[in-house]
Formats: sequence, C-alpha cells, structure tokens
Amino acid sequence: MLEWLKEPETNFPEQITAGFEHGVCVGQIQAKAGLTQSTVSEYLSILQRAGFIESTRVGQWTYYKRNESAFEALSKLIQSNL
Amino acid sequence: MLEWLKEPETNFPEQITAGFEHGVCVGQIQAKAGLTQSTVSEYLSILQRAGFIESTRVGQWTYYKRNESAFEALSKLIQSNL
DNA sequence: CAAATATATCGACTTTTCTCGATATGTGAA
DNA sequence: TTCACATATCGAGAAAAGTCGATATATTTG
Repeated sequence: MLEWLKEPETNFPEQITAGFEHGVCVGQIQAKAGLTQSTVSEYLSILQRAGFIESTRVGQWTYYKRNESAFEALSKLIQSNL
Repeated sequence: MLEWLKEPETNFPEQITAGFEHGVCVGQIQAKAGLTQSTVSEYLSILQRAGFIESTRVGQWTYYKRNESAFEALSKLIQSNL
C-alpha cells in the first residue's frame, strides 16, 4: 500500500476525477488490496498512528497520502542507530 | 542485540581476553539479554539467515558479528523502494 | 572414551498479530 | 428525517511470532 501511494496517478487511475491532492480514498485501496474493508481501514489507521501516512476527510471519503518525512527519518534511524 | 554488537568492546567487556575479531559468543549475548540460551540461539540464527549477522565457529564457541553491508542495504531499500 | 562446556534444535505453550463479519458512526441526497 | 454510501470500531477466531524446557550435537579436557 505504501508503495502504491508513491504514485497514486498510475496505481489508482479510477480516481482521476477526484484528484490526488489529499491522496487516495480507502475504497480504492481496498479494491486493489483484495482485503476486507475493515482490515484495510484498520491497517491504514495503524500506518497513520505510526506517522507514515496522513488522512484528510472530505465529505464521506477519507483520503490517505504518504508522509515522506517519516520514511526519510526511518532510513536515517536505521543508518545511525541500528 | 544488534546495537550491542556495534560496540562489542564496551558492551561485552567480559570477553576481552578472547578478542573480538569474530564478534561475540552466544553465552555473552545471552547473559546480557536475560533470555534463555535456546531463545537467544534461535534469535541469532534468524538474524543470520536474514543476513544481518555472520557466525564463526571457533572451537566450542560460536561468535556472531554484524554484517554492516546488510544494514546499508536496508537503509537504501527504504529510501528507494519504500 | 567419559564428563564438562557451548551451542543448536525440537515440541509445546503463550502472546501477539492478522483478518474477518457484524455493527456503529459520519456524510450527502432525496 | 430517512436512506444509501463510505469509513471506523468491535469482538472473535486463525495464523504467526516469541519463549521456554528438554534434549541433541559438537568440542575440549581428563
């Protein structure tokens, strides 16, 4: 999912109309993941709590997009601490 | 354990006599970890299979040391793929 | 070879994580 | 306000990971 969100345009073409400013909505990710709605929702919320993605509620949809700084921080953490 | 193995001299002073060319032996790591011998042994073998540490058998002892290239590779993998 | 020491492996149990269906919450449209 | 849709949360069962004691293997010493 994290890799998918790197290039929303290519990985979620169904969502072109809505744009990608706030990321991709849960339904699109769920369809692509092939898991149930509840599983995907919970997984996304875990990633959000961990800081790797951010969510934006727009009407009835929740959009998720990557927080690149978290990935840089993780990479640096591995370099320095591990 | 992986962090301990970054600085064997400071983290495993009991082993000075044997030297650290091949790393630290299982018994020292176990004592410091506070886990049973079997748990530590299995854990180390998992880390070895994953490529993060290397083992050298010297007599009845098995020494483990870090494989730094694996950590660099992981950091780069996160940078590029994730 | 027998005993002692160091490590590895095995089987069982416990804990955690994964995944789901059911249900609750929130939003927009009629 | 009622219905339909999108997402979140909850509780339970399944799968995986963690941990242990017992035992096996390997090595050194007497």
